[in-house]
Amino acid sequence: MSDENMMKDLVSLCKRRGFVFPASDIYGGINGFWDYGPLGVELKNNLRDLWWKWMVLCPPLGPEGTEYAGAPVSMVGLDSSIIQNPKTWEASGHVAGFTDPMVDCRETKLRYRADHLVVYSYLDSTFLFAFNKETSLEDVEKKIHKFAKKRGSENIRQIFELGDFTKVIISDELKDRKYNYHSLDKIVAPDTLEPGTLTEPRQFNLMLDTYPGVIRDEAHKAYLRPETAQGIFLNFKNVLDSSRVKIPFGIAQIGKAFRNEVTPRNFIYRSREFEQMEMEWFCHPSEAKLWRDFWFVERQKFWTAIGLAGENLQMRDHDKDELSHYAKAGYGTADIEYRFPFTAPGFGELEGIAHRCDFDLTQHQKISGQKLEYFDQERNERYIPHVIEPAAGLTRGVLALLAEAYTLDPNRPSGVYLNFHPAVAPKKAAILPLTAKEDHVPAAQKLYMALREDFAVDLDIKQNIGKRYARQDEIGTPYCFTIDDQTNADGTVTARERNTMAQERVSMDRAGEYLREKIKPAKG
RNA sequence: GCGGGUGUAGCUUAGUGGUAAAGCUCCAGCCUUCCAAGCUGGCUAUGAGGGUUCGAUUCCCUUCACCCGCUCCA
Repeated sequence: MSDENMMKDLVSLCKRRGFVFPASDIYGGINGFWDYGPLGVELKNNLRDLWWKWMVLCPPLGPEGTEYAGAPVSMVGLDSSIIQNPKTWEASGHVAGFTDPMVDCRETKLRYRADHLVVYSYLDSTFLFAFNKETSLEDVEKKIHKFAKKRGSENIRQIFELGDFTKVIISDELKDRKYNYHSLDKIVAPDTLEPGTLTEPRQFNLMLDTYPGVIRDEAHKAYLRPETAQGIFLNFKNVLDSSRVKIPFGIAQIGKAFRNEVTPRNFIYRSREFEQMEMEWFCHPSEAKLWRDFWFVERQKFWTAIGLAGENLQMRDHDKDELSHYAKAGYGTADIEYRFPFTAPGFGELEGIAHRCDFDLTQHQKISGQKLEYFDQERNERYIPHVIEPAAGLTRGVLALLAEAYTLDPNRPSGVYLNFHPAVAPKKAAILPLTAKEDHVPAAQKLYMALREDFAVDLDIKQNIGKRYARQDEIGTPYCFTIDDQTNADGTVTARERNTMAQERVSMDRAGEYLREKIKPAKG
């Protein structure tokens, strides 16, 4: 099956079985938003809880061969507000950095950032020429001559730079002159010789905004957080003053984030509302490299342990030119990438491990005026710690788990099953009386009541056993316990394993123990 | 936002300017002592809004959503 078709099938399976629905489906949906159904929320919660366990409840032991080896690293959790004082986002660089006016070319279908374009013209010309700022003067002249030659009559005298695209198009300063907003039809786009192909510049603010309180004006504008990380930086001092942590330590947070994506795409991969699992690791600047490498390895272990093993998982260092504004100076960003069906044969980002340096704390200290330095008693040194940030997409993780689990099997009735690692499977087991007759049902109900105390389990009585196995295969339930005549005789049930369809007899009393053993994530 | 494509039941697909068809799912029942999602029955659809027409799911316009490309990121 092609990857595109596989993705289609996965999306419809998700809807059919209750993993993911289009948000506000009955109104025709809304671009970039998705709802998690009864099974989807179990899957997502499982991934969330496993991350929390790995990072906060049972964090890894410190790196081998260092003073931190042998003891668990220091980690605390946090749940900060989605809406923060808007100064937060000025300090973080999101207000400036996420506001990119864009211009489209109708002719070439290319898109440009308006602030990256500069406009040239020449004496007595009626035409203007937009170029990328990096374009050399030589290339500018070459193109303008080519344009003139094509037009025949144009006589070129003294080419000059008119200014930034945005200024030329919309500034009042130039409004009264012959170049103004209405000159768009006179502008020749960078990659064509045809004038008038550019659209008006459009402002894209990648943050969604809202207005808390009663007054709806600019002064009262606030933003829905575009990342959970800043909430951690805002609480750096609070955590330090309240929880007896000392550097190096981490603060972890899971929560929703919002981005007004230009183009939400690829199911839940890029949506406007999504969930992040982020941890900010605060350390001495001299140990940034050590911890960056440490977390990179630890995070790989996590994804591998819950089932994303093999060649669909890839580790990659960012090239210098794709680094975020905060990561340029440090040891860079490394990605854990997954081969999603829609990126194949390429990969898509699942988690980024970034060295954010002291960018965020420095910024917040500067803008807020609050001291965010740390006094290190052991070193007898005052400094702003450096930050290593493993930032994972929870909802992207859900998609990766779904894609990885999706397995075609023409030899079974369902034709497809979800090969979830038991640790993430939305249902750990189904309890099935072999028949709906009297002597099988009570035992099944008893087992169900016992198991549901500790596990997400299903009790399914209706219809024949083959149908029920097929249904459980399709939602990825790793085990089925079936009650038959022998159960009443010796207290055993059959345990049927999803992938192999093999069965073994297990004492009903041991069913819980059996499950607990099976659903542990692989050792890191 | 731009360009291209798609839109018929919960899902996957037929089909037609004149009563909209099927398989699976789901529900009710039957049959079932381990793969028999086998049997019977039932619910459910032309994305939304306009227009042309005696009559539109079909033709036209607008809009919305999804898919592919540009772009962006967790």
